[in-house]
Amino acid sequence: MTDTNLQLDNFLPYRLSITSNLVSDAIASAYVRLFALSVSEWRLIAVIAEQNGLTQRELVTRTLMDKVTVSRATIALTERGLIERKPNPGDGRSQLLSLSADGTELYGHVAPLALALEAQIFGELDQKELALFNDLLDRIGSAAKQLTDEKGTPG
Amino acid sequence: MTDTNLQLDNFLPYRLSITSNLVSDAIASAYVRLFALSVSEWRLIAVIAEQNGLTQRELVTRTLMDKVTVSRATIALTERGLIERKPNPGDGRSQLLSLSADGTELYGHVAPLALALEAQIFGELDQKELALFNDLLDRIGSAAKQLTDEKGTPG
DNA sequence: GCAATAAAGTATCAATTGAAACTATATTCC
DNA sequence: GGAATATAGTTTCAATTGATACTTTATTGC
Repeated sequence: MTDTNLQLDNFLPYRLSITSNLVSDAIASAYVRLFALSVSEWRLIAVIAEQNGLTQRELVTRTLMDKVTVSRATIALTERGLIERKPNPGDGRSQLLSLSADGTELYGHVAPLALALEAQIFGELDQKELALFNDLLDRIGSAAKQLTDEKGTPG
Repeated sequence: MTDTNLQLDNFLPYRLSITSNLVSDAIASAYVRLFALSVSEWRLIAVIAEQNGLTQRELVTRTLMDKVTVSRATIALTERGLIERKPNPGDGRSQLLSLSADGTELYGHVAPLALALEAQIFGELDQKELALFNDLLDRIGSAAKQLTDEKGTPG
């Protein structure tokens, strides 16, 4: 062991990534198994359920997903009849998305499950711990973003 | 908003995933830019630096990476002359991996950078917060794992 | 000791991902 | 109002990923 010893097990970015993957995998497999929804598809449904009439562009900014991912999930959900696309009177390039009757019904089923899954994973934390965890995620995310932006700056 | 309102922005698994990606991306791009190393490659180097003479199988269990990923990273690092593979006297199917002189030198450069990156991202948290964050990650990870294992059980 | 089975590592292939190119519509500027 | 540029969304393509099949060596049971 040198003085720059890294002790990979304790390297926090690494642990964060592993934990996040464990959580994502647990949730993704539940969505697929129970509702044949990918996580991207479910995210779109959840966002549209909160506010109807969004465009794909708005979904991209809200979910931080790639626009190709949003495009594909939108197409899949439309083909499956879970969302509807209506012309956007204000802009011919985009469409306004809303949940269909089926989509609304599905959302009614999936939303409680999503919350139940969250509860099973985070349920043993008490309120204070949850608040702190959220706060820490915020601060860590900001720092990481700043780092990326700095380094990305040309010159 | 319904009573099953999900408020995606506050859905913790989602926030965890976003934060983790921000951190991973910041670190991955730094490794690639400065040392032309993928994160998998860097992880192998870090683990081998901590203990020489491991087999790929042992690397798989320690890093939780897929064995295909480990195989590919091992081949790439060997071709680049950063690690060496010696016959395993105890088992002809596997080889013992160790850092080459070049690999050791590279590790000397990268390890401080890795720690500096971690410091830039997590540095504003104090000791108590770091300890708590680690503890929370542990507990969350265990709960998620348990959930996956339960559901994965046949029958 | 030799079949039958297991394990380490690699190769193959199909699915997922996102960058870049593309189409269609909007906006800007003269 | 028309050329030049920008933006919303889709398509294409190349890279990454991991499941599966495969090769080689170990182990097990007879």
